Amino acid sequence: MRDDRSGPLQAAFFDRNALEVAPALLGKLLVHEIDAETKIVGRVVETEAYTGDDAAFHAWGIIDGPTGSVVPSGRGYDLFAPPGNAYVYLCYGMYWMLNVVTEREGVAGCVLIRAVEPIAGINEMYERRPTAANDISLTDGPGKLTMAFGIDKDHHKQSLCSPPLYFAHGPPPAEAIRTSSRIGITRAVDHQWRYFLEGNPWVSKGTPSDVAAERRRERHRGRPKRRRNSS
DNA sequence: AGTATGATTTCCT
DNA sequence: GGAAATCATACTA
Repeated sequence: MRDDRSGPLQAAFFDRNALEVAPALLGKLLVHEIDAETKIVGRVVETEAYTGDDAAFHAWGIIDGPTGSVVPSGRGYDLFAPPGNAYVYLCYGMYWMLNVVTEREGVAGCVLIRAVEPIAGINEMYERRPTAANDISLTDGPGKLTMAFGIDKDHHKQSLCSPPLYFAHGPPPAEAIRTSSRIGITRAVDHQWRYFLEGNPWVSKGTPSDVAAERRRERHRGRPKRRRNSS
């Protein structure tokens, strides 16, 4: 069976560990076919992996395995869905985050799409992001790219292996793949599970969480002890 | 240029 | 009640 490089990436691509899928997605194209005339395309330049062995994961604490029962509660339950499904959730009450579910159905895992480089439909992206000052700020962050692409709750649990929203093959990236700690989390900050294309201007500007945690410790060093639990 | 803060909703303890 | 996989704006220097 030949690999059709012109169509959407199929479920088999996502049917493995998030730590493999996350770097493999770099250089792939995120495509949203809004309607017959409108197609928004971006090149993936930054991803993060989230796995079952991960305290920062939304599925953390949900029982996983053939003998244990999976308790279907909370948003994390949707991370046990089939590979290639979308996991879209609201972050800080305002911004939609786009994730692709990885691993076979029944095993939780996902990859967060953190930044893309605009390839097509740039005018449509500006319409959806009126505050963007330039092409870079259009899609250089996970909340920014979902705004630019018009991705929200309606895409949650939908398949990303067929239109309207899907990934496609692209040219192999010329940039080197680099890793770091993930951004914006407070648990499992030492996992180097963020992947990005070195030097690409669309990579988000956030501080990796291990660096942020170190800076916090530095700032609080020598200060009087924080009073806690004064209910 | 770097740092701080408000917005706003869902989930968890 | 508080934190959360963020972003835009208003500060300070």
